[in-house]
Amino acid sequence: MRNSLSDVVAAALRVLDAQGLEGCSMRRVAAQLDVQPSALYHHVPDKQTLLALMADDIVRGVGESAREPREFCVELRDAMLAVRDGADVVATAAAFRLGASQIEDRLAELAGPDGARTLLLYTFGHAQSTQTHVQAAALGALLAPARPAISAAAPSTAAPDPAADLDASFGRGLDIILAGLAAFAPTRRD
Amino acid sequence: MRNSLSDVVAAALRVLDAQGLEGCSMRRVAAQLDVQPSALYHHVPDKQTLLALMADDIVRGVGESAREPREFCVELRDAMLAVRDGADVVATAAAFRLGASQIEDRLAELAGPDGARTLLLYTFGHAQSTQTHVQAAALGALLAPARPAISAAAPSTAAPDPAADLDASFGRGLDIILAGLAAFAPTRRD
DNA sequence: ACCTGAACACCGTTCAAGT
DNA sequence: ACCTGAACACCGTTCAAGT
Repeated sequence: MRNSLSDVVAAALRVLDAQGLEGCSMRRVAAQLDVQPSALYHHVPDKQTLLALMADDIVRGVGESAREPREFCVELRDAMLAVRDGADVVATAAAFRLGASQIEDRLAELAGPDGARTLLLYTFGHAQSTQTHVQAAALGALLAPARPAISAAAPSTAAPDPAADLDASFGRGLDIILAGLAAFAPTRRD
Repeated sequence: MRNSLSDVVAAALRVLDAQGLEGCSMRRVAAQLDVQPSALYHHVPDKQTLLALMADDIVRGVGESAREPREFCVELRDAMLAVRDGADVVATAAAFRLGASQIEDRLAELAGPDGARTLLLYTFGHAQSTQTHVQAAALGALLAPARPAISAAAPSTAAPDPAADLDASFGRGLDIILAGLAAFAPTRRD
């Protein structure tokens, strides 16, 4: 026995993290395993399926111990942000089975079906745009590597950590949706 | 003068609508214009830019007369759903300039910056998953073309129009977010 | 069961050259 | 300004054949 399905998925996730979604080709995954591209098709019917398995792996265990929707969404976001282009992979795979995914079912127990869908779409979308921006910033830093020594007059307010900004922005959107959910189904106080 | 930039964008949108995003290659757009693939690079630096221009075209004019966020989002969704894979194209292009897009600015006037971002991410995500499902359903209908004559016993409740379901689902999510926005910044009654 | 080798039908992009 | 022709470095997938 040379390679198993989970070897393939693990290799694909390594390639994804190293090269991004665009560079995550079947041929590169095969190379990562020191195997011909055609060998992958023994384990997986096509690339789309492989991407779905990678998405499952990325979100594995998310929200298993979460007791409220907010905690759940933050965990999900962290899991997606932990691997390069993870949000894209998860969101695309999830779109194919919205209404049938495990995470959606789990979140629905905390927030109801409509709440779960709304929170998930928001969380996916925000994570995707976060990763797009982080990526663009990294590229910009590469193209202009020197630190901006000139306009360093304004000391502390001038350098807003973009990651922290995005975290805060995510939290505020979450607050809005959760407030809306509370308005629709006010906390039971039996 | 043979072809202008807008000819290229228009041709690309025709190819998109006919073949979907996956089939919308530079080579096919060129063929649509009866031109060599390399000719496109006289009008556009790369495919990504062409996709951004297509996205601009798809959302052109959306929400210009909208007086409330709900109307705005419904209009935006309709515009994206009007062309095959339109939501994907718009969402991907928008992710690259979240915080700097025209639609976001316009919606921010109605719902504030956080509200606009939350509503947009939700609207993009829901439209994307809607189109994914419509597409999958169309494919399923192709693979099983005969009408289900056997289990036609239950007359009216059994056949829930999936498009109507998705419309309703979108509306409920919108209601949740708008209720949350109202809770955060209650309607001014001067 | 797992893999090789070779092939098929594609991609996006570049570049010199034409008009 | 707009386009051709040819090339480069890739893709995903299939399939017979090997072990």
